[in-house]
Amino acid sequence: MKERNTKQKEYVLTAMMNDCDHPTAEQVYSAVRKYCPNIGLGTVYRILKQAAESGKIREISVPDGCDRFDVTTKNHYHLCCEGCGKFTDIAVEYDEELNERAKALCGSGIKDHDIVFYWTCPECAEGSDKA
Amino acid sequence: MKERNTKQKEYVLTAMMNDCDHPTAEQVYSAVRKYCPNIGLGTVYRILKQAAESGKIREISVPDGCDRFDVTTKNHYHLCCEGCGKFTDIAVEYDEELNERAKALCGSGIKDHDIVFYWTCPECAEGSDKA
DNA sequence: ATTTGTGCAAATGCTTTGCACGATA
DNA sequence: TATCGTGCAAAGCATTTGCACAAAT
Repeated sequence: MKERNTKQKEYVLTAMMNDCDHPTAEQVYSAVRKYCPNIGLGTVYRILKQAAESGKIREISVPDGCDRFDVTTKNHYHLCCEGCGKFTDIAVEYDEELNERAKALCGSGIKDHDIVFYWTCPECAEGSDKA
Repeated sequence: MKERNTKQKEYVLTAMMNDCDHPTAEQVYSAVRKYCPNIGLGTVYRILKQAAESGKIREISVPDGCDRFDVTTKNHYHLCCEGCGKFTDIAVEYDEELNERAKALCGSGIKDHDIVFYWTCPECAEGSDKA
């Protein structure tokens, strides 16, 4: 089974690189349709899934919403608003030592970690003040 | 709107307390059915959702699988196998300083954080050796 | 020419919801 | 008795999949 290069794959991965804002499959689909109007949503899902499995991108699950995808250029952490669910990057530096602490407990199988910080974003904080 | 106490609610929350292994709604449903055979899956979802919103438990989303629920007794981190998706607690101590680092960047809205460590569990590591 | 990828639409699986009935306060 | 919660089944939504056809090697 050798993997083939198709324009659909190129479009989808390019869209991922340019739009760093944790898009959903549906958002990638919309973006790619500008250049490739006949692409199917199923194809977008297939390509994203495959890219996630090979480590090119990462799949992020969020409660009360559909999955999001993120280019894995470097290790970084995320910020999630408890009000609106908005998902963004946060510039807290990657802490390699956490992996060491985990390895000390669970062995060398440990590869990586993600951190999600929870907050109430300014817009939501304002909204709940008024309510 | 006052909230009522029902035996369904009691059974579901008791099951959550006793079974600390991040059950899915379906697993809670099975457990509760032993004591309350006529309970509906929809009811289990309603109770879990409600408890998650009031902060009694936490909802955890995992790629390639249904949501899981976790009693939030104390802050702790998780371990997720990239092979089988199994989700467990890990005893790495909670790092309050990470919240401070995040607050320095994004303000006092930061409340908390989760860490998920990724690994390949021993069973999966063995499996891929043979394959 | 062979084999993998795509588009489409139907299927799947988890979760939510509407409604009539039962339970709680 | 007045509401709220429940059970059931149907609906909803994101995601996956089967299949015939198109594209890549």
